[in-house]
Amino acid sequence: MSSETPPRRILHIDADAFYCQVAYLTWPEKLADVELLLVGGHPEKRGVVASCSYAARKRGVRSAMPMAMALRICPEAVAVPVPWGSVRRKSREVAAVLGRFAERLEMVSVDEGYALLPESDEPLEEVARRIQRAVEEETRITVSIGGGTSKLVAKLATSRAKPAGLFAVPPGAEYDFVGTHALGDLPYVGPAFLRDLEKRGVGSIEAARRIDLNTLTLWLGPARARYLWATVRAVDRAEVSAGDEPRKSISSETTFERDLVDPHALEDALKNLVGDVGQSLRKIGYRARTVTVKTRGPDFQDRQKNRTLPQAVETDPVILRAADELLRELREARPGPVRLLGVGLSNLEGPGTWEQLTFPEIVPPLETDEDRRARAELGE
DNA sequence: TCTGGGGTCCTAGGACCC
DNA sequence: TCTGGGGTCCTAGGACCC
Repeated sequence: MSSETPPRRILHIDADAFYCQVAYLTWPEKLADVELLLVGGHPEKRGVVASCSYAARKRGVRSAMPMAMALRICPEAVAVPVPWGSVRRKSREVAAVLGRFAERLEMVSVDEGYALLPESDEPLEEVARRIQRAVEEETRITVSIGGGTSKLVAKLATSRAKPAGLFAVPPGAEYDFVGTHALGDLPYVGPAFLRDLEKRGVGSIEAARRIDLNTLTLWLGPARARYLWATVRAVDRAEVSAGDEPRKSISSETTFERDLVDPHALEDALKNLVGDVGQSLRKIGYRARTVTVKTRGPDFQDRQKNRTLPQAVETDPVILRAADELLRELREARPGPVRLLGVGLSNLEGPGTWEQLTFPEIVPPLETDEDRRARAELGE
């Protein structure tokens, strides 16, 4: 067998406390001597921590923790909002550097991505080190890098590398490397998944390896079973994608400073949300067939209703008509205070796919070309 | 302490069709 | 007369990721 393909060379690159680093770069004077830094929402507006400095982590602050709680733990900490503009700019700068080294680059969020490297004799650690230096010199952002023959192994390696470190798993060592982790360290194995496994006596990767695929399928359903069976064995054939996947949904939601009951206030909020999603939809040149409205009560119970329209639409008034109806139905089923309101669009159709799906001579159109040309946004 | 916002994917039941 | 099975679409809810 001379044609055996060489092992893939994949890096997982993850910026350390990215929003924090960007905040320091954005407000250098203000934050010069600040060690305890919290970046996120306003504590009095029910905000949460998006990122915090390592000093704050040592004190017990975690991301997604309510900002009010973080400030109680660290009263002397400085809290700043997420500098979204700088975050996006820095993210593009980092990606541009990574792109020079990668055969393919898949950014999975603003601060994290996978790079498929071209074939080479250079050890993976050395490429990773060169990338790390280049990123820091050119963008002032420090990243941690994990390397291996799959995305799974590269990602797990990154957590061994943090902060600002490198960790590469050599080909052939994947099975043992994965075996050194806890089940909950595996991607997509969250609290609910862990509970399901633990109640069946599976509390470790070692234990999970002893359960055959059929049993796992009965326990967990086909998707999670296949995923777990493969992952505990370090089997991951997922490709580093070029990142040109089409969008599947667009949504906007808002948590109110104080819970709302007033129907007019809710109606205003709904209009704003429809304006947001409508604008995003048109910006990418898509149309949507399904409209979803979601509410969250003070008890944190989410309710949603959605409706699929006969045609894909793009104008605010048409979206709003559906959203209004859905909100009314949600309120009838469950009156009372609303903590969060959200609007989502799905069943998206890209340019060129909608003409053949509509039959204006049979089904009356929900929007006319005049509506679309007028852009028919709210408030006009 | 009191819990954000933007996504993707999966499951399950029911309707409907063949 | 009583009973199939498969496929697709829609809807609601939930898990998980960053």
